[in-house]
Amino acid sequence: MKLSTRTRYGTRALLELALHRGEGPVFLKDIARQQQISLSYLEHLVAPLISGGIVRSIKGPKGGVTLAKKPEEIRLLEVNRLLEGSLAPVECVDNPDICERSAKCVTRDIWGEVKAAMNSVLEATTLQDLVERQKKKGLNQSKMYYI
Amino acid sequence: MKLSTRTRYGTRALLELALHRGEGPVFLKDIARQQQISLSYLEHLVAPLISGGIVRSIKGPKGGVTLAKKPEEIRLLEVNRLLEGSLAPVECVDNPDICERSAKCVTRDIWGEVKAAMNSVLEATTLQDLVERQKKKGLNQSKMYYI
DNA sequence: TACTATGTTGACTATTTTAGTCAACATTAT
DNA sequence: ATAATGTTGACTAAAATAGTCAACATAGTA
Repeated sequence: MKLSTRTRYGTRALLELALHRGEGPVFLKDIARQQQISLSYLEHLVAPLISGGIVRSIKGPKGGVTLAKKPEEIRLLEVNRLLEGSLAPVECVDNPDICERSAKCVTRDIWGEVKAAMNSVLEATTLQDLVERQKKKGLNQSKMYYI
Repeated sequence: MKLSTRTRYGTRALLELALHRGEGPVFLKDIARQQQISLSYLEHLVAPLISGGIVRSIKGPKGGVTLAKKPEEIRLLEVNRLLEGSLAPVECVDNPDICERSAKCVTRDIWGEVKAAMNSVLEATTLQDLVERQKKKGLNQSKMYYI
């Protein structure tokens, strides 16, 4: 039950964009460096976010990427969906027809509940929430220095 | 975020044992046939359940396997843990030390919440719950015939 | 006792998925 | 024109998962 690096890297990249919101486009190169992943790989992660309407890109020198929506409108569930597909722990949760047992299978019901539980967390969390948590952490951490 | 076949097959096998509880040991061969998986593979799934204290096995002719505990004492979380390890969507949720960002990483916090949400569902569900759901489904389905 | 039907274990292979690279291309500021 | 960016698709590498096979251990029964 591991998350792919796509979702992990992608979510962090978006958070980075959210933190730099209003400062104009950010170079993918810079994000790649900051997160210590290759530019090529990052480009592949960003592509679905662009086609999914979450990121806007500008080509050419002085180009880069920015968020295409307000951070409070970008839910982690959507990010995960674009980068990794459904959270269904087993295929039959989304497509009952692929297994003849689906109708009477009680384990399938449980996997459905697991999916719903995950969905609920990621549906409830937006990039803006991450930004605020980050700010709060920063404050707490700097407070530490004075104790 | 897919569940491994180990957890899926293993959970179904345990449900089968729970349904046959009190009827003496069941042959792995029979479970394998019923679930349409190879005996060899099933043996490998059952091994950790035995060493984990969930299943009891009897060798020799007239051998087989049974539940080592009451179905209401067997939580799906434990089954999953034995067959697949932790539900942590990323390693750093369980082992903060593997990443230097852990302390200040807000995405990590979210992955922790996702893990907690999944845990909560599987912690709350026992084999007995599955048995009862199965019975209820059976009733509802047979009711259908009379409508 | 010998035989046979079961479970046990470990090494191995195959398959699938994930991760990542590379190269050719498109666009735009200067 | 050129150079710095993003875009796309084909390809390779690595890791995880799924599954097989063979040798062994144990216990019931003829």
